[in-house]
Amino acid sequence: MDLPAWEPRRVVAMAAVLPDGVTPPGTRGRILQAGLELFAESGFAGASIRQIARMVGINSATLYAHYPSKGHVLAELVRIGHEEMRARLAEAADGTRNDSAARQLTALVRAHVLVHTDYPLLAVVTNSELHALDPELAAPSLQLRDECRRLLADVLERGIKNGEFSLPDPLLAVTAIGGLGVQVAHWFGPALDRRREQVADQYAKFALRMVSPDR
Amino acid sequence: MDLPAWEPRRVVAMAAVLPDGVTPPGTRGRILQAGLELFAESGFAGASIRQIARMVGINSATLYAHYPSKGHVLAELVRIGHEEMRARLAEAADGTRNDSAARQLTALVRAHVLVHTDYPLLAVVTNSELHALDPELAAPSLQLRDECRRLLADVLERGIKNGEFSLPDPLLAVTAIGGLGVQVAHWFGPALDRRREQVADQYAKFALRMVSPDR
Amino acid sequence: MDLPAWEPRRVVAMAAVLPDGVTPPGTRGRILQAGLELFAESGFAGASIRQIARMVGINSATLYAHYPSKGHVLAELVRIGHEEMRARLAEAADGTRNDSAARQLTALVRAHVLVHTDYPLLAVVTNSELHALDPELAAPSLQLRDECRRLLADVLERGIKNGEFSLPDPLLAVTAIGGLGVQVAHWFGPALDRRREQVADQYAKFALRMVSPDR
Amino acid sequence: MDLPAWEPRRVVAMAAVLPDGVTPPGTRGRILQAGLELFAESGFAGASIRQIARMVGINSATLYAHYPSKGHVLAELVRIGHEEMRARLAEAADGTRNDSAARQLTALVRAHVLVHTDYPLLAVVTNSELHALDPELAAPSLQLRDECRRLLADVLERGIKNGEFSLPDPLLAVTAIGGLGVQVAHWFGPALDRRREQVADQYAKFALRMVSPDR
DNA sequence: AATGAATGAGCTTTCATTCAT
DNA sequence: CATGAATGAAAGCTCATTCAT
Repeated sequence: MDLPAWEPRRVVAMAAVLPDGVTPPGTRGRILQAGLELFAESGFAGASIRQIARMVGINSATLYAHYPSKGHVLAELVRIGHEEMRARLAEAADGTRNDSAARQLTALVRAHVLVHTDYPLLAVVTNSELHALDPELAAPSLQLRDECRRLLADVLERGIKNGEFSLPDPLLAVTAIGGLGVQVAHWFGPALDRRREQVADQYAKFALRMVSPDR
Repeated sequence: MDLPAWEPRRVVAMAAVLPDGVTPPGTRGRILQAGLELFAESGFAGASIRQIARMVGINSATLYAHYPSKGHVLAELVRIGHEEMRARLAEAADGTRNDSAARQLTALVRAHVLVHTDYPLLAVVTNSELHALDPELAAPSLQLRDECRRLLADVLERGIKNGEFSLPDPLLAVTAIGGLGVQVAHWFGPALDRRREQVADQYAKFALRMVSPDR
Repeated sequence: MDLPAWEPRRVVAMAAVLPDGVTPPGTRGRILQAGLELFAESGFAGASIRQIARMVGINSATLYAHYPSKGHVLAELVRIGHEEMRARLAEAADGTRNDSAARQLTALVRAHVLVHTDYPLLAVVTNSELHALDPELAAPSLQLRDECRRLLADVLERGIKNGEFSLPDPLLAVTAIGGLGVQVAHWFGPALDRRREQVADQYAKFALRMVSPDR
Repeated sequence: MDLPAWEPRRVVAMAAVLPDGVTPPGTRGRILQAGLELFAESGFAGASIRQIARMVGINSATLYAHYPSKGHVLAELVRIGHEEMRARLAEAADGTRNDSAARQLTALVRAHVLVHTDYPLLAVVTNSELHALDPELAAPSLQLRDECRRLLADVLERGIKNGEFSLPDPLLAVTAIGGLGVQVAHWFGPALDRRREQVADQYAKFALRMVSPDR
């Protein structure tokens, strides 16, 4: 098996893409995108307000006409990331409300993976930089994050109850399946030569196998 | 299912433990431990040489009598982390050289998980701060990391060849199984009320299910 | 004797009162009052244009539609303060032109004290922030200030000449008596439980005793 | 009477003199002197850490090896100023403990004036910049200040009780006499051509006249 | 091995001010 | 008359690192 060289970078993908409709117009939006790129690459502490401003092409003081602090830029990114995640997971769960737990889990994992392939930089920032936020700035995102975990926990619970799944310790399954997608954001990119659906489908199958009773 | 509250911290565990026999004696070792704790908590960029020195109880200039730069402290931690990882994985692979691929995979995943439960801070630093290292400081660790992935890839390849495993896209299995353990370092701690072996066993079962042919 | 607790604040009084008829109408006047309050409390350098604007309820850029610079706001306040002072002292001196030097000095000191009790914030700004003005902005006020000192010097001179006063070094009396009122602006306020006339009368008596020949 | 031109500067004197034995050795002391000069001239808010550093001839970062913040430099100056004041006043009061109240008041006012002629910059900073200090940094000085006022209040009380003084409202005498010296710091300097004792003697006589019964 | 003093570069943030709208 | 966006300069302070002792 050919293993591609390990990338010491935090994210392999390059494009600082934000979900449709959430990028504010004008300078404010360009600040957000520059923050996304730099926070993803270097972390919150490793990226400076001047770097962001330089990337946007403005004076660093101008940034403060749009965001009250560096932390607020991160907070908005983290919030957007969590909202996209929650929206996609909720839609996946909702669209399969009446299906088998297996189908619903598949939908959830696919959605989870796809949000990481579609917005890898955002996902990395969302997952890895929460610790840098002041508690009051982090609070809204923390709640969204709990809702996401709840969606996964619920489908597992349902599958266990109706016998589709076999899980002696469901909480560990939540952490394991939840962790699957997270890693995707780090390595997914054009170099790996897999389409997004390929990864999503494969990872959904992994998840399904993880929870299914041994034969 | 009761989901414990999500922790915005990077690591839930507290003790800055290093593998036996690798901590240098005296001040040099205490610097390493302080660096471990602070880099794990705040990241390389977010932790300062003065914080490290304060935690050790020395003047920040004294640090330079032991390490030529802040980066070298991180480099040593990252190297130790990778060496422990490689040693444990190699031992697991070696001890099951003549067993089935399933048994060998089980041993590998168990070892992988256990190195994350035993040294969570070290694992977080090892996995998340490589990007902050100068290339020449990172190089030795990058090679160790490739060896670790090779071990996992090899057992998967063997299982596929002899029919134990069924994997249309083995590379994705490497990323998925490899990612399983990584996440453990973030949440494993006394609060979650699972013993290290419980997690290791369960995760090994997950991995095995992931690669096993559907019924 | 009960000494009230010393106030580390620059002015004890709170109301940003300006003399009748000098406050410009509309926003311009509200800027002046906000400047008065903030310059009195924090000094010219310690108060920012944005604080003033916030207190007025306008954008900081709007301020420049009314005053060409921060310094001009201070200059107008300082000018108003000096003009009020000159007007009151001149009126006091004029109204007692034909009285004894003692009566005239009494009138002057009373007026001097009262202008400090009536406009304590203005007095503090007028006395303490002149140094922050550009020379050309300060010039008109400097002249008014000299006229005020002249009035005091003249009455002392007259009293010495006609034997009412006994002062080996009249210049020191000018500084001492002039300084009496200045301090009043800092501590006069409702907390000290003295009416304005009480203070004025008492200070005038002090001044008179200072200049009168020992028995 | 020739009135010298009014000086818009905060202090006429130039030499940044500190009392004997209180200037710390080396850079720390030179920082203190530069702070004294600049805070006296421009106020705390109007003087910058970089100006201080430039005057000392050091990098602005070096300042933080000696003082933890700009406020701490001011706090030390203010404390020194208050301690010198308290020491001189206490010595004056103590040395005349068994004399008449008149003699004791004379000694106090003389001491008060002399501390302002001897350390005019320090006196201005001490008196005018307390408001810029954080409460916890100001607290020690506030207590010293109260002790000073107490010394003056006590002698006035004694003089009133034994009939030497006649003061219907002694509190106003405290403010007036206390204010006498304060102003001296602003204008005392070589230009005014008065020796320190001349001013002290004259002001002491003024104070004595202020409190003595009219003939 | 350890220190205090020092530094140049850089940090986040605020400053007074300008300008097109 | 008022604004939001923008700016260069500067604010207080911290950074990793050096060096003489």
